[in-house]
Amino acid sequence: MESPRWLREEEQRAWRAYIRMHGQLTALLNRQLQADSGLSLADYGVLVELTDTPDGRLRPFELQRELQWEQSRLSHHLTRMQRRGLISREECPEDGRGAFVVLTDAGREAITAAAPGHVEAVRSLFFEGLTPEQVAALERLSTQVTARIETAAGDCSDPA
Amino acid sequence: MESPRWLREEEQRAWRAYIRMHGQLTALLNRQLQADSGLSLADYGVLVELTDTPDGRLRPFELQRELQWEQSRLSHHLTRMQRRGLISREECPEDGRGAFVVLTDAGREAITAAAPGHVEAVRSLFFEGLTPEQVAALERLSTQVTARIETAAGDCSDPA
DNA sequence: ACAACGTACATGACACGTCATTCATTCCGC
DNA sequence: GCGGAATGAATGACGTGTCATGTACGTTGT
Repeated sequence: MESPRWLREEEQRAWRAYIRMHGQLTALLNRQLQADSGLSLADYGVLVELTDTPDGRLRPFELQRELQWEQSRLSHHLTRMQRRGLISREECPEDGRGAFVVLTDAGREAITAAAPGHVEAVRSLFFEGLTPEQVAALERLSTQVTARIETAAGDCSDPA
Repeated sequence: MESPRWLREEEQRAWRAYIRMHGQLTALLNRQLQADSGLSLADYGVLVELTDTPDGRLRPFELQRELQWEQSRLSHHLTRMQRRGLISREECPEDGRGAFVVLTDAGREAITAAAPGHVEAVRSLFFEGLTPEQVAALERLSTQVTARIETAAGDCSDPA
């Protein structure tokens, strides 16, 4: 019970700086998006995935895989987006359990209107302050950590 | 209206990787903390700040400054933590508007019990996958972005 | 002294997330 | 083909976050 292996000084600092940065950043991005277009970051993510498909329709489980959201979060969020007219739900002929999420015209208009401002915000708040090397380093770091996390999570639900 | 200056390919990739990483990471950390100690990351943050003061008491606005939370979020969260017995509120003699947030015994026990597991989770999910150079780079990146963000936010609410 | 303004904090309404549970359907071994 | 496991999805309850607003107290200028 002696030393529970605290973080080293630099790790502490990095961790706190990171948490702080992320909090501020997403808070601002969310506010900008909300104010300019009435969408949340979550809405935006869903709409982007739908827009990226040729016919603007996806099965919920595909959306889930892309967004890495909890199933119930997605379901609830789709319900809310449906209520706002951004998407609609359709039955899935080839799988009786399944469904389709379909981008509505209003949804397409919303993301089309929102995207330039949001991208500009991401750029100006985030990327313009970074060198290309930092951007590359961030991608590497994120990918590494994600891989590590996913094996850890896998081990947990599917042990030897 | 021609090109709304999209992100470059590498920026896109970095951004998506980053968002994904953060989502997974905080989801896991939250679950671990919740499962092992009944605390959320938010609770943990508040309790850490209180523990860091000699007498375990802070004014809400000080907490707010440290955590960089919205005022109402803090207020609501304190109400909930109070209901769970983790903190208590006291009146502030030298400022009739003010209050004190005080760490209770239960609160101190909770964070003491939670800390080793949480730190270990942060280490194993995050830092053990990174080199010291990456940690240093992350701190630099985060600090840069935070500084950029804060000047941007400042300009917005306090223009020339 | 007191009006005007700013600061510290709380609250109500409502959107968002998570967990546990439920339900229907499909898949798979026998 | 049938019983059981797995899969795709929805839902209710409850904790969390945000916005707008309210309220009480302090500060400052005249």
